[in-house]
Amino acid sequence: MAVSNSEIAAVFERIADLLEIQGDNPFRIRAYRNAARTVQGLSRSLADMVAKDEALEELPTIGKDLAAKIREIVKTGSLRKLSQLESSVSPGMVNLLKVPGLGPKRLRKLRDYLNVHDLDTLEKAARQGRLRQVPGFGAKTEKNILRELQDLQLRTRRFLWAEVEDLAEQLVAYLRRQPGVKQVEMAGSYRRRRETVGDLDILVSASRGSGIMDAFIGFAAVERVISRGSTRSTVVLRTGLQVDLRVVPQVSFGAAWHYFTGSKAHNIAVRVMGIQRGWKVNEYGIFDKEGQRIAGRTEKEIYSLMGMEWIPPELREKRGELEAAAEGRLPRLIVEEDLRGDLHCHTTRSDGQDSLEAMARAARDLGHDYLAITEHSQHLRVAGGLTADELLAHCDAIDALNERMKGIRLLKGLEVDILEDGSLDMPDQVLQRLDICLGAIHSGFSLAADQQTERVIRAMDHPAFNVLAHPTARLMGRRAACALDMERIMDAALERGCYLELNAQPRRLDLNDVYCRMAKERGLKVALSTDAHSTGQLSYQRYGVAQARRGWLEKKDVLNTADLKHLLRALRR
DNA sequence: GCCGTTTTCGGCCCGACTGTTTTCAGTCG
Repeated sequence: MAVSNSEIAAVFERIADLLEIQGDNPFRIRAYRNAARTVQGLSRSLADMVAKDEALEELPTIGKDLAAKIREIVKTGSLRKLSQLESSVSPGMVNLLKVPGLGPKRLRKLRDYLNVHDLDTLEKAARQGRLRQVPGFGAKTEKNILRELQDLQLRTRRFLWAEVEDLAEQLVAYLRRQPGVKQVEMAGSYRRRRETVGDLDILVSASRGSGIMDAFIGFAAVERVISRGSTRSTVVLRTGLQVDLRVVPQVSFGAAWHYFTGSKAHNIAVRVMGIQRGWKVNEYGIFDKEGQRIAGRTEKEIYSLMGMEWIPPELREKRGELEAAAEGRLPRLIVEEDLRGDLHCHTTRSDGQDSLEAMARAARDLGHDYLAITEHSQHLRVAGGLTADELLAHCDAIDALNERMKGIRLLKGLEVDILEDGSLDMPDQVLQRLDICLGAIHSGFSLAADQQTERVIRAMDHPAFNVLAHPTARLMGRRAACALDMERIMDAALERGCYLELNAQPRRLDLNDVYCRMAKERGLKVALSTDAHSTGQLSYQRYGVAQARRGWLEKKDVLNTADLKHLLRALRR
């Protein structure tokens, strides 16, 4: 299959790493990193654009040279420039860049003085006390590096957003209770609602001498302190999660909140806009030529001075949000209240933990108008998949419950396995009885991309098929996404009147943000579903909504914002 | 390597903290 955008982005990142080790021009290195980010966030396939001979140079951060490199990668599957670089740098050096505190300059020094060229030689040199002999290094640096080497596995791990949610809320509540504290807010990728976070960024304004830093460092879950200053401190919690705290004056709070929310690329772009207007932008505000602060108290001030609407944090990835804000065409992002029901859940009849009735009541309590009951099919034996007869009996049970229960409509559904040949794991006449049919891949994850794509499209050919559940089948941190030609699948879904799911399970969040936007741009609606396996998980909609917002989705882009009547109509192909 | 409402050359975001220096380089976010 054609080279994916992610692969092209990885090539550029790799080149940037290697150039960095070589001590190349930092701006060239940044150009490669910027390009990698652009490529990663694109909602069209570059291979496709190359095939159609479109002008890649018109993409931001892609100039003549990088456009040629993209074409080379697409056409030959490799890049000569990368091969050349790989052969001139020891392969272990790139790993060394991941050690916190080690940048390209120190790295080169260690290589030149001690012949350090990978993690092993670094550790050996540090243990033997040889690092401290290198100019610019001392005993403390040596000790820190040894410690970082030990923690490397832990520190390079990213956490699921939902994994840190409780802790983040506790920490914010704890800080808000401290005397003299005026405002405490989460920033960083946590606030932007990225599906995973590498650390937490917290912003505080407090009166002078409030002792907020001591309080922060004294938080019960803190394991060690990395740095401690008067305005900024960094700690590591027992879970390995790093937390940064910044203290700023209230007049700067908006500027600081904006700055520490990021993303980095978004911030740099805003600063450049400031420079073009003759201002200086930093975390303390926007300053004119005389050094007078002309904005800073709120984020809205910052954006409005730049001639823009306030941009929701989920959009701040430098993927066109600044242009949209300047032109007043930011999307009106979906909110949880827009959802009218849930289209994917399980009960004890397959692998759920709660009964049909309990799930129905819980959904009604959440204000849902409808809930689709979608057990597994028999091919998925480990999850208690249903045979045809069992499904028919379950449909009867759902009908019966619908008779007696008011305030919510249960939809008869199924999460049917898409078998390796693209057929569905349930007889046609049984599928006909359903209100909604989700198809999902639960086996054969590693098929080649064109085979996998054909398999899915063949499944969608079935007239009963409505929604492709968790399309790539990824489990973050556990299983990679299936190789799929998502553009073809989306086009096929549109032609057939099918939909793709955004599965709200925190480890899935599948579709991801880029694919959500790709769907929106094609006019393909997304089904936002929890795949709840218990009553408590019905509230996972909030995770799905966050992902949808990152994908620029509005109410109209999501299938289950429709009322029951329109939903049922949309499910008739 | 990219980019242009000062510019097709000469810029490229900006500040905090640490550790090693003895006024600052390196790293990080």
